[in-house]
Amino acid sequence: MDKTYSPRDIEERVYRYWEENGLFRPAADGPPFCIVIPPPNVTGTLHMGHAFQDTIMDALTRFHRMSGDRTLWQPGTDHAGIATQMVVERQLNAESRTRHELGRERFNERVWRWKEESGGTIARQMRRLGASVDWSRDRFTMDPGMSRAVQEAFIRLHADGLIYRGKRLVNWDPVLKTAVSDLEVQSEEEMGSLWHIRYPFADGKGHVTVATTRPETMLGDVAVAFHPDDERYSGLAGRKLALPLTGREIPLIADGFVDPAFGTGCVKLTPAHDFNDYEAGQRLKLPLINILTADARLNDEAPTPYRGLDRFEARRRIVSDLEAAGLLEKVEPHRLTIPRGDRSGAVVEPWLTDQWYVRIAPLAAPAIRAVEDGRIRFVPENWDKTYFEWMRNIKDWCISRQLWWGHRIPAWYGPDGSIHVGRSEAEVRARDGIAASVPLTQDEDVLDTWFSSALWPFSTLGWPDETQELQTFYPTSVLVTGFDIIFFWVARMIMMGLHCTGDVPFREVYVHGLIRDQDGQKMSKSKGNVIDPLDIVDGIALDDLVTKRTTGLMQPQLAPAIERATRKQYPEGIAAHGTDALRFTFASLATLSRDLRFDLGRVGGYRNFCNKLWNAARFVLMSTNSPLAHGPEELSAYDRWIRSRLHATIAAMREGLVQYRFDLAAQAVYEFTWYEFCDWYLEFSKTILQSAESTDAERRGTRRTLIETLEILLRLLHPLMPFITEEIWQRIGPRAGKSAGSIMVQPYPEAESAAVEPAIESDAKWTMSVILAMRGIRGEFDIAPSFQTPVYIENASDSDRRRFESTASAISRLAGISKVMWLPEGQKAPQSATASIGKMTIHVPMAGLIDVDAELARLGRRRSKVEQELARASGKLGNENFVRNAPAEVVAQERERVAGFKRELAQLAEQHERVASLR
RNA sequence: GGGUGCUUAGCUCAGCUGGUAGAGCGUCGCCCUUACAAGGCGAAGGUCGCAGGUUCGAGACCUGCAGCACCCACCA
Repeated sequence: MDKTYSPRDIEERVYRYWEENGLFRPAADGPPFCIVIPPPNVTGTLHMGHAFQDTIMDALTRFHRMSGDRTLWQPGTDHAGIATQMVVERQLNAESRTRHELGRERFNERVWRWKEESGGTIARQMRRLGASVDWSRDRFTMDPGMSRAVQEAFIRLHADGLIYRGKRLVNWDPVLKTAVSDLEVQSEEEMGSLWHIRYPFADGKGHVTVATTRPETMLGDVAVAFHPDDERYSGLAGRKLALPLTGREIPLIADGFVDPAFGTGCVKLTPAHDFNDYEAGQRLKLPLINILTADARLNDEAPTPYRGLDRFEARRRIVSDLEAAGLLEKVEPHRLTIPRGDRSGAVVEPWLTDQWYVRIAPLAAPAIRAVEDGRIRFVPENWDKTYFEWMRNIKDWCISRQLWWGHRIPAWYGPDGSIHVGRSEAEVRARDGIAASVPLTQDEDVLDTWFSSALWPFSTLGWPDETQELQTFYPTSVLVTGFDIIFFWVARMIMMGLHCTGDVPFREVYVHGLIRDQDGQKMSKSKGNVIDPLDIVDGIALDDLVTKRTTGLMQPQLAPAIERATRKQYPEGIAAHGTDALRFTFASLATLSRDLRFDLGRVGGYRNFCNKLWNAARFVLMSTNSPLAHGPEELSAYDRWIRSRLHATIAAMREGLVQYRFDLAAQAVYEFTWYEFCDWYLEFSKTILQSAESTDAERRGTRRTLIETLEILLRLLHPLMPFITEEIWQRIGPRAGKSAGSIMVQPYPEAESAAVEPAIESDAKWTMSVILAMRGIRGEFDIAPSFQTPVYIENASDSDRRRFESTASAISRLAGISKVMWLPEGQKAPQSATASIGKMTIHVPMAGLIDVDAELARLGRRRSKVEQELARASGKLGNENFVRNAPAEVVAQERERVAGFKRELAQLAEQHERVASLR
């Protein structure tokens, strides 16, 4: 093995080996385990969120595959309707063309071409992360099979009366010129104005004043309303107002929905441009006057001077015209929530159009039940509250989009306006008896991307056909996703899954947090804080990173600030850390928290961890290199100790994986590897392997333990760090008697409770505390590591002696002891620095070594610490209630502690006196 | 207006059904000791947001308050 761990030399080669050997396909015949990937945008690139999520899914997949389950991680990508269409339109704009010049067919060809060009990127990136997805089953939401599933689902839902077409107000994005669903509207508080406008009575006598945030929509007003109990307006109901700028007469009405406390207590009603007013208008049977075009300009319903004006320009003109006419009473600053399209950022208009809807209540009810009765479990549990909250107030889902890129809606219209839903024009003609002479036109619209995403867990497995895969892997085992798409995706999959297949799409939903930057900020291009996960893997020079962050900005003026911040934060660029270190970081980050701060420093720490493991493996290989004749083996206390610790770690690791506590799993295995295996066991093993006194049987026992422990550890770590474990295992596995092959398909370690030996562990703990005490003294007095010191031991019990003698060579070596002298009772040691382990006291003679003042200071520090502990513990015991009520073992333990503290205080006092006398 | 989280060492976070406050990074000493300087050894650092309550015992449970974050919602 190379002296230095170098991930770049390992990772791509190892992945190729796995893929070429078909190791990602479901193979074992245990119980099925399946995860479907949340499909990323086909033309997108991998970001930190993906990398995090993929790490978790891959860890679960590898864990289950090694456990012998029939394991499938189903990959695929999403056509991402609006997002992808926008990208290609932007490309066209750069060529000074529009999609309308190309026409629908050629535009879609162009999108497909773009998909072919850029579609492989994310798959390549996933390979670099080590994702063990079954690439042979790769799916794309617009594949023929997927499209068939979408069409079939639409037709069935329609047949079941759960899809309908309706004309009503929708959220209209006037930039993208399409309807969007409620979820795609982001409402943000912004500063605006409240205009107070006078509406004169038609008879010219007086006026009422209306307060509005949207003066331009007054052109579509059909009434003004006040609350029936509002005395300011009593008796005015039924009178006519002359709508300013139009002269149109509208009624003044009284209605309970008005809040008299807001504004003037008078509200204008514009049913065609406001959701509230629409509802009121329906109830009061008021007419609808639409004054806007698809791109939010004023249409011909508006008086001539305003026609064709953009809505915001129209607002300015109308306000100034009102002012000129003396009808503008005042303008107040006002905070209000502005709805914007999440893709375009444009202010969304409520606009009257024909759209397709999913009747959602009948789908929501069983979906709520599935979570209530535990057929689907959220992890962490409390996300179900969020789910219920939304599902119980859910509204019909607008699924049609006025786009070109997506699944065309399978509906045809006859000249009489009749609607025919079916698989093809031929089918609907035949079914509905439409003569060839009657022209049919297919609906121009496409479906919301999330409609196809909602079918993903079963469409990828072959639905509507009853395929082998569907039977085996559906319902899938677990969905791994972020909480940001619980409504968009998770809820809709549950509803569609239950309706289309009769069963839940997955049994568990693991909801992870969102990766943010080190300051807790969301990572985004415009903030300039994005890190490409592969730049952490491979490293990137500062200039390249700056270029990456500052090109293609929507707001180029941000570039200098981004450059400055980047240069400040990464003066050296980003070093290469390797995939395994990044993955381990993600695992350790996967707490139950909602916001996960990504700190590059941690990746460095885990790269060091990889290096540690690498070097430990080198040591094990070197130590077991030379041939040793076969023969009996004898396990030392250390061998049994590390084995005991290993099996406790296996249990903790498995527990972490099963509970989705990847952070705890990572921590357990990290601590075992570094602190127990490397820091202690490898050092212990040297005392056996390198001591002339060891027998061959002991050497064989230790060598076996070294190999076996490392081999099991590699398997244990493999789900989190697949590359380095494979690379090392290829060398260690055979030595442990494993036949060749990949670590990927070796069994996952199981904890054997018999291997855990508390007595051995407590012996080892004693040994280590002796060594630690010695090191403490040596560290305190700067005793050179090369200097071996004699020690005197006072008050040793039989068990102390037994323990000491059985580990003497290790203690001597690791604590730097040249000679041990057991003091008979009553005999005092020379002046020395001391440390106590239980009743026993270790003396390190001070002659020439130890500074008197420093030792006194050290004793003083220790004394105050012990005094504090003693005060607390004896306070407890002084409390009768504690003694009476606490469990006996807790009380006994407390008594023992008090005795220990008292003993130590006495030892410290004595020691203090003796050292002080040296002055 | 409803809802959900969060507040523990300088920073980022663990702390399971209440029983001696932990880790990583950072900081400070001493060491190139043949697995590893991407390392070893040692050390410093916390009235667990605040105030009550339950309990023999609270970082954990209950109530209130404060601060922060997020989600949902039609107040013109």
